[in-house]
Amino acid sequence: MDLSPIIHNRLCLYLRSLRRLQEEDVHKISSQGLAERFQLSAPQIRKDLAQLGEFGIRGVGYDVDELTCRLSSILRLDRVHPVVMVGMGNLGRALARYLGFNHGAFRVVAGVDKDPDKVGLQVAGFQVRPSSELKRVVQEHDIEVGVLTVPPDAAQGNYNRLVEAGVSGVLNFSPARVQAVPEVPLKDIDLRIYLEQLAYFLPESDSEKELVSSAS
Amino acid sequence: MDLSPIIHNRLCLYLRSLRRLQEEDVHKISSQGLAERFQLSAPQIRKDLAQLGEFGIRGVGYDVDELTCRLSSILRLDRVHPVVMVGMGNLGRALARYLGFNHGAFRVVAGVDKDPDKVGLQVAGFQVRPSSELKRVVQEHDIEVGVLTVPPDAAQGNYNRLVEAGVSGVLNFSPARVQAVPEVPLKDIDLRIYLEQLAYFLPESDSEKELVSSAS
DNA sequence: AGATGTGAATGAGTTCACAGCT
DNA sequence: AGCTGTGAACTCATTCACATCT
Repeated sequence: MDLSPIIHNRLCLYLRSLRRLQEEDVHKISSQGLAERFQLSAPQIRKDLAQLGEFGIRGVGYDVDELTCRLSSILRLDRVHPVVMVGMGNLGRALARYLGFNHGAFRVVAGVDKDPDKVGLQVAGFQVRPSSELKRVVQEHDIEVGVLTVPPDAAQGNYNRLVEAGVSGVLNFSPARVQAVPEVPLKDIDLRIYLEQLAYFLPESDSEKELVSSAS
Repeated sequence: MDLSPIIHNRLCLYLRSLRRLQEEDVHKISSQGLAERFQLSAPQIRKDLAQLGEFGIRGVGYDVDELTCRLSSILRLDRVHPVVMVGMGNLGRALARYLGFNHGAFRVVAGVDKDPDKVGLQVAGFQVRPSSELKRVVQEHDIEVGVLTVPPDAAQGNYNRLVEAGVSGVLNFSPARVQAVPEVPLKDIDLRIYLEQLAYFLPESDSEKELVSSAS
């Protein structure tokens, strides 16, 4: 089975919604109910889910727990994936805390930094190790995912080192283009895009506003 | 003119590519050239750009500087948008630095925090102010955008305060659903989805791997 | 010649309506 | 009766091929 990114994304949304329902002790839900509750499209939910198998009960709806299980499994979110942060600056430290809370599917178990001043710092339950020990760290913890939060010019080198160390996937938060090998998928995240998206909905700029240098 | 999000997104990409070309002192580029250089689709570039006006010169291509200008203007990225960070924890501090570098279109000029220990800290060129002064801060700096990097339960309250203070748009990095008013668009960013997207490409989990608690 | 701008063809994704279970 | 699962209709997006302009 192969999920298009667009469907995959929706399934993640459904899963989150279902988990919210679990917390509220809701055990059965119809596509209609899900749609209204979380502003989704009922026919689309049915189509997406039907594509993966017959999870629903006609006349009743879906079993929240069962569907959560099945989706978790399909999305590979039913097991813990150990994560290492590469680069323990502010962003690295922030994400180490922030990303750990994905219903336990990811656990940031280690972090490395080149800067000796950062080595030894206690962050989100682990101690920062020197970059030189990356490979050992990955092997010690069976780490599957590396998260790059290093300066742009260090991104490629650290991607390579992560590949070498044996991770299966890399998330890159530094705004640098990194060349990836097919065996270790790389996902680039450019946080600037969100501001850019928002900018489009900002009011027309006054002529008195400051111009940006490069646009003149 | 109204841009679909999908096209808007591509235009942002084109703009970034063009800026790279500017740095390399390239002054003319064909849709073909852009496509090859940045792994885009040439007919799509032409279609997207043609929709906005006739920017190209037949037989030659596009003028890099002119196109950069036109796109910057269309995307409202030709003027400085002052930004305030709400919540100066690790994520707030990291983003204050990170988001400032959007070719100058956004400038993080202020930050507030509820915690008295954080007030007064020097971050990315400004001094953290107490949350109670949010409105004054927004007015002092003509701030257009607020970025929420507060704990989930504080998100809604701070969105409301940002609206009250007079910003035109809000970016929410906290994993909480916030109810927005139409006049002040809210963009939710859930960084967890990136890990989830990556998880799907990770190898089938071994049966010996630890299960996540909620998926049992 | 050579590259743009564009209508026409194709393909992907979404919605609809209803047949088929429970 | 009620809700799922699904083929058919529709809408939106992408690609193609070529007429058009420099």
